[in-house]
Amino acid sequence: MTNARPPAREGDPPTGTPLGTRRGRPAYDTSSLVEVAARVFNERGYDATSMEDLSAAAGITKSSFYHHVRGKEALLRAALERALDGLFGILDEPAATTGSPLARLRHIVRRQVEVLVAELPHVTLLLRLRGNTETERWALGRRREFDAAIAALVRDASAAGELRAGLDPAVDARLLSGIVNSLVEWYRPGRVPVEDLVAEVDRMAFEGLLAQAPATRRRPF
Amino acid sequence: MTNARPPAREGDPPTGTPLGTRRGRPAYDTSSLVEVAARVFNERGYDATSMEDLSAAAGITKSSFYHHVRGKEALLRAALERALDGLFGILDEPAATTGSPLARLRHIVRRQVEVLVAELPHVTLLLRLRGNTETERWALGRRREFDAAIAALVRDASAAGELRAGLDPAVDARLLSGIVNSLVEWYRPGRVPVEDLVAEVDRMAFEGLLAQAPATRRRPF
DNA sequence: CGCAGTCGAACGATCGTTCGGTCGGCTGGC
DNA sequence: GCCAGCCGACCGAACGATCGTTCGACTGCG
Repeated sequence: MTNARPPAREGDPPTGTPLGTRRGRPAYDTSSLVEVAARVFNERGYDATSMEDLSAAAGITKSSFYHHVRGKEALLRAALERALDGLFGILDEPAATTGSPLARLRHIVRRQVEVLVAELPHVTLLLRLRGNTETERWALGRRREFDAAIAALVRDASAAGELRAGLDPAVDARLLSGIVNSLVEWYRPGRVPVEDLVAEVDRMAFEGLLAQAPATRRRPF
Repeated sequence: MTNARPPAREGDPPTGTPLGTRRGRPAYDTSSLVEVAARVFNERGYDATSMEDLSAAAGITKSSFYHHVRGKEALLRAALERALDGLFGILDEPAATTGSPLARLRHIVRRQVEVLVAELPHVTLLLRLRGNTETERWALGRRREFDAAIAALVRDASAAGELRAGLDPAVDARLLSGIVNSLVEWYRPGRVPVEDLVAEVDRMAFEGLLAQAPATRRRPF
């Protein structure tokens, strides 16, 4: 567990600008611009997205855009923080820290699907990082911490005999994360209800696709 | 099923340059440069990779590099063709066109893992496309065709009662592809033998993680 | 000598970012 | 209630850097 904050530069405005008493024209707050940026980043890819693209998507010129945001990388960092806060928040939930390893794992997976859907653009950004800048490497490190927590849970559940004996729990953990994370590649809100999505992912991960009914269903969950 | 070739420009050299009788210093053939490019593309991301990066990885200067390759997009296209040829080759195999839908699906999934490992850099590139250029959109279209073939097979197997009754076969197909495709995010040759990887993916996808033994295993496969 | 291979230099384009200045709604003193 | 002036929002133009690509010249085998 390393820093919970990126290598923040001094003078950073608070990410959630309060703007209690504002002057001038109706303006954009920072968080809404982060949302716009995350969307465009995902469409074109971070490196292929120009500040001109972002400002145009926000409806203002490039120079006006710089009046609201520090720069391109700061937008990325804000979006990644939002994704990571959502994911790590799961690990602090009561159901993620009590009960059998399998029950905790199953809760985390299902909640992970919900957070992924709720923060779809931000998590998508997180899962596509390449580590070219310091900010990206920081976020990648945090993401590895999250994956390690899941891998440890899979290992514990496997050691407790709660999982089918497999060749390698580490591989199982990777595949499990792969199922959940692959949602960002196709899921879009509206088509499939979130609760159905959670049920499908849970079933795929823990019961598989085959038709034969298991002898005893552990619990309806 | 649309074109099997990208909107190739005239004068394209054959992708596998024979170079039977070569003159001058020991040189690079095109396919090895494509391999180098695919590797660097995956490390830094396509857009973040400069031609300087590629030529340096090949050990020559940028201008020398242009003596061997047409340009950046041509390198991408060649790598994507290699990935797509490998994947679509699976669909033509006898075991992919005969037998029950489930048997065919299972064969394709297992072979897909093998091709993904054999062509890891090229398939990785394919799975990270954003569709910014015409070449990328062409490759994305071809990839959608492949995914549609798998989705059709999942639907057939589900209709035949070979799969557990689920909420939505289309979602199952997405999740299935998600498991396989997520391999490019972590798998590196050497650690886990390919046959073990195939077995793990097969088990995860069709039987799930849970411990309770199914009443009857259909076949050892 | 021919020519494939290599290279340095430079092209126009676009990148992220900065700067100086305009506009207009809100505020404080009267 | 009024208005001068402040200041946040906005913009056009330009910065140096880097991008993908081209060109002409040099090099050393066959």
